[in-house]
Amino acid sequence: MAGFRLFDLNPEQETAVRTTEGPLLILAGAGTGKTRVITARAAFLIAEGVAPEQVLAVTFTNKAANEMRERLATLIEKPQAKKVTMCTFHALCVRILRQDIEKLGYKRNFSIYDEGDQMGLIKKLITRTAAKDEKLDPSVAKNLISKAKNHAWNAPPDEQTLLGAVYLRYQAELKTLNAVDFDDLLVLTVKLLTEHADVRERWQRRFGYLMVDEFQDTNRLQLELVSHLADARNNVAVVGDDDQSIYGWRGAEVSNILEFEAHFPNPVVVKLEQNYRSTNAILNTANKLITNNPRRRPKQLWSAQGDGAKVRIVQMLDDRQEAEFIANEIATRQVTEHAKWEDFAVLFRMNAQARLIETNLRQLKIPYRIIGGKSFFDRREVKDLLAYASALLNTDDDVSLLRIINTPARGISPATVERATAISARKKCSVFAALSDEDFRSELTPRATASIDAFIELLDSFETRLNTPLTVQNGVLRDLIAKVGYLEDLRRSCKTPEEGLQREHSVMELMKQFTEYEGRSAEGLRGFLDEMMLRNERQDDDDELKGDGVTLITLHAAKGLEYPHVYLIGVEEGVLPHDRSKVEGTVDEERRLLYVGITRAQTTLALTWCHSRFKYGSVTPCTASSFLKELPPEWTEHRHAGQILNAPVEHAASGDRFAAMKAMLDRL
DNA sequence: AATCGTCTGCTTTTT
DNA sequence: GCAGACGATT
Repeated sequence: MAGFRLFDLNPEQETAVRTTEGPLLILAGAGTGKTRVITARAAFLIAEGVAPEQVLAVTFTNKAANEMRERLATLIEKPQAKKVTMCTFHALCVRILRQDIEKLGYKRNFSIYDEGDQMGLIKKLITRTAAKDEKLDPSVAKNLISKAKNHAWNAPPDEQTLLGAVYLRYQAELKTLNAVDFDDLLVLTVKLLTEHADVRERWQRRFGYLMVDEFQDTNRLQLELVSHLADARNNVAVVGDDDQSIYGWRGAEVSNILEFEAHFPNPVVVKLEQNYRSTNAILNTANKLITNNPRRRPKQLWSAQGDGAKVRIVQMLDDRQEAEFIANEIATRQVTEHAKWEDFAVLFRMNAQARLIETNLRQLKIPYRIIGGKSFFDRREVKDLLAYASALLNTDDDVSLLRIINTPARGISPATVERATAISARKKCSVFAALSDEDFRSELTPRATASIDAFIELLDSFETRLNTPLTVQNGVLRDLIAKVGYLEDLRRSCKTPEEGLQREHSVMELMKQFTEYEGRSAEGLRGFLDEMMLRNERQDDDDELKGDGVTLITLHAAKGLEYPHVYLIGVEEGVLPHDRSKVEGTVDEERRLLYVGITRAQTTLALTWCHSRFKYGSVTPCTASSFLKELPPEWTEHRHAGQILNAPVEHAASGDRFAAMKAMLDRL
């Protein structure tokens, strides 16, 4: 094992790292150093003589993949680390499909549709298919289509129903658009590997050692994909925690991890239970809660860091008091405990709960940042530019074409567009091809014809430039933006100058990222677009909002993160567990959600609940969450917010209050 | 083509 | 209570 030491690993972690052959299940509880184990294991494999190209680590998010890559680079030499594949499931699928998708009847320049594109297409199909009196919610249709794909339901639903018809047409339409949605990336890759032994064997040879992160979140297709890739040597190591499975509603199958032995016989099973994050008061609270879940692999987190303070369960009059209490306390503790703002996090079940907290923090001039909300890639201007790129690279991509055909306005009216799509449907050609069609053009006014010609000319010229070898492609995109006057149009369409600046900034940001991309890759606009389409991540990593502040975050988004001081709010029946979980039979998953929330805390934790809450525009009475009864009395303490807010002034406390008040005044 | 008004319906959101 | 969607109106 030359050149590599098993730095500071505990015995279980070391076993996980040293077990290199055959199936391996690493049950990694919250805060037990799972990323460290994965990266150390990759490093160990390479130190043992495995070629770095042979190692594949699959994650769910780009963030996780990047983090691992960076960590690995600190363990082994950079050129070696670079050869290891660390990517998301979806990115891996794109790589596989870009090579061999032709075997499935798609073209290699296929476009990737995100949820917005998908919705647009489904809406179009519904209006095209529905009779006058029929109605179908597009998001219902979208969810069903996704579910069907993930369950590999080959038999389509009743074709007679509108839903069935839309379902069938959707798939056919995507294929003629030469496009795939996120689900297709997995479906088609699995199909390719199933039906084409040569391709399968090639990828099996390529990756001799597989690792899968967050295995509790894999769905059926992802499991199938892993099985296919692992088939030959079965060197598959998965890391996960069934207790943190909170994405069942998105198709994740906890059974993948619960029944791992059925999928990969005779694995070595390693349990990581030593937690490096929290106090034992916090861990024992979490441990006790989760034992109420019936289907799980028993685990007991423990820490060498001592008991710590008891977990506080604080009851409030209402959500107003809850927000006030939290803002006040954070302001005080920042001073008295010499804490930084970013040491505090407020966790909640629903985004709507953030609003009141936000207001109260703002009143006290406490800096904060909200994680979640709208994605960078959901912004209109970003979508527009990516649609331009996609339309240039894949002329069959009608969805992107239609998005930009009159953006900025260039005299192509909805009526004209409607005619073009009708022609394309009748002649079974792309909308772009329809634009040059004689039958179509004969229906137009001279004016409209001129606009159409200018548009065709525009796309043709830029397409030619893109296909010219050795061009700097981001220059092409830049010229395109200038040529169509995109920025001017963007500014004009904004209500406020602020908004205009914000949107312009997004465009600049996108271009900046493209420039960076061209610096590190030779894949050009195609590669850049792929990467962009597979990055739905929130904008918290761009430089502007990086700074400090109290974090406001949903329980889902908080998974994997940690904070010294956590406030988990709205622990009420109906909120957590959410009302809907009862009818859906997913209360266990809600319990895991609370478990995830509790285990985010490093040193202190407060759970709060209100006797009444403003909900959907009216005050509704609330009761404490039934989960609170499941917590261990010896590690928790119950309080009323009123007691704490109006606590009798003690000497120390009054000093604290005074200091906090002064600090606040200083911020003003 | 754009803007205004009213209706609805409402968790969570890795790609 | 509020956002987002859709339809009517200028």
